[in-house]
Amino acid sequence: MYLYGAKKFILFILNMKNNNESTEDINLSGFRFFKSLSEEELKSLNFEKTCTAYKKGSIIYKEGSRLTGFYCIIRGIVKVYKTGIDGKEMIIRFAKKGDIIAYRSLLSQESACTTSKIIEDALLCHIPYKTLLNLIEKNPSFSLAMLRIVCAELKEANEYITDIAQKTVRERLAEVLLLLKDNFDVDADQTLQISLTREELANTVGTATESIIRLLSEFKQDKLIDLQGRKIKIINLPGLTKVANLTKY
Amino acid sequence: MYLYGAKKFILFILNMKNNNESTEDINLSGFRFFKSLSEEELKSLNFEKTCTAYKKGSIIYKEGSRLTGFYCIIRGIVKVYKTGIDGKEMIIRFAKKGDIIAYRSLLSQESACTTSKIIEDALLCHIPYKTLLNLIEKNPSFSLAMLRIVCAELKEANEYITDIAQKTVRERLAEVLLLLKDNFDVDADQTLQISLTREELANTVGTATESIIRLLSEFKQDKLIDLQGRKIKIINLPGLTKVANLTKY
DNA sequence: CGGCTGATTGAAATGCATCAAACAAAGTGG
DNA sequence: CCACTTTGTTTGATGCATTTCAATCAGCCG
Repeated sequence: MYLYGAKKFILFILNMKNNNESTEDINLSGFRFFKSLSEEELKSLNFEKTCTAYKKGSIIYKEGSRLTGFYCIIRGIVKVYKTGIDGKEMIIRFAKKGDIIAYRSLLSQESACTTSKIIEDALLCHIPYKTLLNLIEKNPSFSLAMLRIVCAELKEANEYITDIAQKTVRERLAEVLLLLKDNFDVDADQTLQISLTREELANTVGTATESIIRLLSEFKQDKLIDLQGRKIKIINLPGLTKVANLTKY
Repeated sequence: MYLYGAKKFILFILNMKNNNESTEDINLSGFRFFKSLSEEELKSLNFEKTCTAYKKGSIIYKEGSRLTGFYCIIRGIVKVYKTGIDGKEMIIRFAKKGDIIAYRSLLSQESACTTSKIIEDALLCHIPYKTLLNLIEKNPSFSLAMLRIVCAELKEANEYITDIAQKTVRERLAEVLLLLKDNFDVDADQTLQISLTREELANTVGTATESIIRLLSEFKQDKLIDLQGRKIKIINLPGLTKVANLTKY
């Protein structure tokens, strides 16, 4: 009994370490977000940043919390979501290697209006607000690049508003699967590598978990996808694209 | 017969003038978007801009068109919308005095992904892309202000995604009415001054025109609002707020 | 093993869209 | 100035997609 408690305690400590200790010395120069920076700017950026490894399930920041900087994702996947009516979450985006998160509320100098949670073990760099402001102040190319990133995200948000307002859940699910395929790795046989619970999928599409389950098995019956637990394999891309009823592409 | 035709022709010409000719010499220094500009920057901005009066119904730019600059609204109201499935429009935002439009696609250097149409006679200033780039290049405070504006819009978009995915049409209609009340003038007796067709309201809420009509008359029966044609008067603000089921405020 | 979370299926309830028809208002043309 | 077309509004009836509730089952972990 005593030993058991000790083991738990040690695991707890190890977990703390995994979650919070700075690890690996990452050089941010290779990341697209910082490509307009000078040698000198990169040097001080690399000095001012802090890298942290996070385990799946860890929360990076919560809705309502005050942010001290933004994060650049070195590896892993993060879900960013808002908490709506009676705690139901709405997933706004999935962020992966090279993406930055938390910058929106930071720039607006408001409390975070989303929560970010690790869904695949990740390494994140924290960059202080001051560093960001300094870059905007000194480097117009960086400002422009930053503006373009925010604009790109705004465009996607506007498109998603249109989709969610006008499309059926069926169409939206097909679309989300295609988006996941385009934005995350697929292995040789077109199996999506990102692993989401049905509930997470539902919270991305904006529907009930049961609806996702039913629609996924319909898609399977229609030979559009194959299912192995959480792994989804796209076996009829044109068919799925047709179901998604895309306006563009 | 001849005279009548001539009269029509003259009206046509007058209309053309109203739609397209530069009018009034506006000074942009009073507009919040430009408040971080120096005297000198303002002077050249005022020189490079072009002001144009538009009549209700005029289209400023269309989805897919190439933009040469962005617009600052001096007066009037503009609706910005995307065209979705089989031509159904989804209104993304209403822009009014002091707001800027078309900047998103411009900064991303893409074709416009929305259409903008005048819904209340307006005066707009066109500011060339080059002028914008120059300001971003030379004035970091302006860049930061611009970033904050885009971020604010992104925040609203994310909130709307959550709403539209999780709330009922009834709740969303109430919310939209409250938003219109907060963002546009109301006269002394709480009548919304902005005049929208039922269809436009439907395209804002993301639902069918008939649903809006039914819900509006339910709201009227419930003594939340009063209707006089297109004029909507809010007579029970707390009640309407409750129906909207807001998470914040 | 027992408890927990996630997945699945069924049945019932419902919110909303769609279709159809009638009406009102406003602009057009002779 | 009156008939006519068009556009916007309204109401009713019907159908369906989706939600909700309930129950069961599978997998996982301590």
